Amino acid sequence: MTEIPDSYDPDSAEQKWREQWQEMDVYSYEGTKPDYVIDTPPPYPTGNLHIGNALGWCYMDFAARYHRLAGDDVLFPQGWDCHGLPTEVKVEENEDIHRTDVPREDFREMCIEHTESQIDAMRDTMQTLGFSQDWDHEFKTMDDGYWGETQRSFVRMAEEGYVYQDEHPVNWCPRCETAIADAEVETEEGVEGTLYYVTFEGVGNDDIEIATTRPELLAACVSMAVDPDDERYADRVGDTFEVPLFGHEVELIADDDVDGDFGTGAVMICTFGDKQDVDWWAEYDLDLRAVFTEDGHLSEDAGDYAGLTIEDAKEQITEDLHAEGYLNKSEPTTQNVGQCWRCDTPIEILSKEQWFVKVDQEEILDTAQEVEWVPEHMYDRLEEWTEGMEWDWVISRQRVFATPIPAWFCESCGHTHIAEEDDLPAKPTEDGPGIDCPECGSDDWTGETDVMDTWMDSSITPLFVRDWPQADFEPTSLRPQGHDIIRTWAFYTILRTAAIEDEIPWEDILINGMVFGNDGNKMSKSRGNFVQPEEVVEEHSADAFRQAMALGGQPGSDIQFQWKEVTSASRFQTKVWNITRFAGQHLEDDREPLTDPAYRDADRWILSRASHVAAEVADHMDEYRFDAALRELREFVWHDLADDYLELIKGRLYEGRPGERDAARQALFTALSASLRMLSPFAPFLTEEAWHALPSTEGSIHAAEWPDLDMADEESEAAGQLIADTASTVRGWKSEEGMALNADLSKVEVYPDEMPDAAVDTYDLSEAVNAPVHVRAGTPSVELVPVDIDPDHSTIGPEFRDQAGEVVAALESMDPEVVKRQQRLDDEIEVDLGDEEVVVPGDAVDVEEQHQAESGEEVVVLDEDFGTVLVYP
RNA sequence: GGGUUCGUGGUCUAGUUGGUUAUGACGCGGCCUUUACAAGGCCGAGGCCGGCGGUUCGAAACCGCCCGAACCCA
Repeated sequence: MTEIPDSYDPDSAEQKWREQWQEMDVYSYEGTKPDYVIDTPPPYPTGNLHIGNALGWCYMDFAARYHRLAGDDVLFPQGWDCHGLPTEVKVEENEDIHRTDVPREDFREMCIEHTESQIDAMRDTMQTLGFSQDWDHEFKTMDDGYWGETQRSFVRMAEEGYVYQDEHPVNWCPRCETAIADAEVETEEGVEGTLYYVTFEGVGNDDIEIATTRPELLAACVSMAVDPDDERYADRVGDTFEVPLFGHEVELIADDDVDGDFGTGAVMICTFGDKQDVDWWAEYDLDLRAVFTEDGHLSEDAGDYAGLTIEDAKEQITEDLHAEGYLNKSEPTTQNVGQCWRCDTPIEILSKEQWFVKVDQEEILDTAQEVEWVPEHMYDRLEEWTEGMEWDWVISRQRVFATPIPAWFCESCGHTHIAEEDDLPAKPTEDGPGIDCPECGSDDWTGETDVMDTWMDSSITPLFVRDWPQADFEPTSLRPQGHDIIRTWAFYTILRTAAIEDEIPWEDILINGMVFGNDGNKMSKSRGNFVQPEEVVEEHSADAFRQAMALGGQPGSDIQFQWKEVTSASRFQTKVWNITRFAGQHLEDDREPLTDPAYRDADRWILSRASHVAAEVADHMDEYRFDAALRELREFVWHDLADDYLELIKGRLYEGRPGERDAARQALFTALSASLRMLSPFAPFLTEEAWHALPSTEGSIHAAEWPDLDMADEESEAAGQLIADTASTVRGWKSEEGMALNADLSKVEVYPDEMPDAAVDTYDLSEAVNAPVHVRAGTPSVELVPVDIDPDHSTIGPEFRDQAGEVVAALESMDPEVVKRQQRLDDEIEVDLGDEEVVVPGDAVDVEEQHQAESGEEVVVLDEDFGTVLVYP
């Protein structure tokens, strides 16, 4: 007998195991080549692991722990995507400096220091929640060892022609003063603006009126356009006009993309107002008039307006247009504006010398199709985004805290030199390339000051965790990812792995949904529906939080955080603990497994059920259906194991002969031990504590194996199910009658609808219901009165096809007594359909009968799904 | 405007290829201290499965339209 504490205290247990797991190496992968590798997405170190992150990490942890149990050598690393603009901004704020106030290296150091503290906070939360990363394989993209590999990937892609440098219009954030990629531009809808109607004077012909929301771009106007089918302008195409205030001349062109319903039907083309302008500019080989500077002012090319901010220029130019008589009218309008996703500043399109990565749509989609998307439809999002890509990926950024682009420019001949792989990691702003210019022999180099987009770092994680390039690349097993970043993270990672290794990055990509507050809205502090994972742990436990995440919905769908799920999980934990405590009272510390236990039907039943459950739960886990897996486990543990099985074997455990008692003990141990192991991915703390409390277990449950039960046995399971159902029926009846559950009864008779093939063993059942139990074939010897007819649609449907409805209706209108008699005597029923008679097989109809006690012995008749139970009080 | 997903008791959720009485949880009402467990057990009420139409002998499921919600994109 083993003493196990009365109650489970999650606070102390979780604290204890958190510490001990750090000492043990159950989560570290030691082999030469792992079987199951998670390409953990490195989060941006915001300092706060919120509940939405936690959902994704729960999924990873379920998968990691399951695969360890299943015998895989699992690599579950944790990385941090450190570089980026928000950190620079934060450090500038904290230190009250501008990044140019201090040397580049010093500023970088400040960023690193800030990032480290942010990481510490998030790592703490991860450990609080019991995530089983292998911390020996932690990586930070700001470490030389990492960003050196980012540079290597850059160098290789440059060699393959994927990376190139060119002048091309790019999205530009005037506040951050850097280029940004399409994915970093967010469209703000319904922004209020003004539509101005402006006259352009004709050069040697009539004037024309255009409509624009951006008069500040007049200086950049290089052409005008109308719809070729627009009759108003049919004979004007090719005419020349003078740009108001600025005086340069532009020509009117015709293009299908002009919306004739907008404004006057005529628009100006500027370099650049939007992407449409870029298209026209390229298509018609127009001039380039760049009037915006990198910091959002007007340039020298804007004449008198040079130096004004974009906003001031708009105001000034409008005023002047009005004063000069060019402005005819203005009206309010709403428009969609592209904004920087980090600072919401409206983006501009500037033509700049930048570094690009070629977007090969076909290659990306071919690769993406080879990845298993869970759920499948998430692939569509990637496809839609990829097919809509218009520009190559601009990867250069004019910032500091990021991976340097390893390139130098020769001051004497202009040659660009990209670093050799052997020279990485390279800091071109500090060191030279170590060679003379291969073109002109000069050693007068200028290092590239541009750095790389952070996605360049985070899109090589599958390569990095696979020890590329030392090891030949093999796809990782799993990438978990939120559906909001498919177009960025998933997209870039697929692009890069395809480009560098011509491979898929991962075999499976599991997309997790968003977590909403319990009012169904996005979590936000202002709505008051915001929940921090730590709060849940404090209130209940990490295990309960994890279960709530698993049960919130099937992976892929958005889930609502529900406190009630956490409550329900806590109750389940209490139940598991109590079962363990009960088992501890009956299991010897030094119990030896029996070689040939004298199992009874109840034992064979629970073992057979456990075998089925282990197989089904494994299937669910393989398919990432964590909700279904945990649901099935709870059902089994709570109802089969606790409610039914434990009750059935109490007789043997307390008063049985040693052989029978020991068989029950063995089956109990087997079923409980299997249950704990299967639950351990979801509730690692509770199951570890219970595992250690349970006699004859060794080591950590997380180093144990998935149950290998080969005890499925349909016959015994049917017999056992009958026993369990009967016990449950009698228990329910006693409760309803207000009787003590251990009250003695004179006799119980069971008449199953389907008699099990094997003889039913009633020993345990008798003990459980406190009465002799007889299982009998046939129908009870109490008076039965047919009262209703219930045709079986699944038999009648296929047999009578389009007549089925008629047959069912006729059957239901028949006298139940007549039907019953025919069924009993002939095993078939003649049904009169009015114009013809058909014969229905006897088993296609259930005649519902009510039991009416005969005079004499008092009997209670309980009708159940599985048969009829007669209770003689 | 385009794409994707989703509408199931008061709330959240399951429902694999169509087939008897639609799953579970939370909440609600009632009863019960029993040799693991009152943080428990047992019982009960509560659903025209968003609406309409179609396919079918039979639809929560399949098809069409409509209404509503969410996300992504333009």
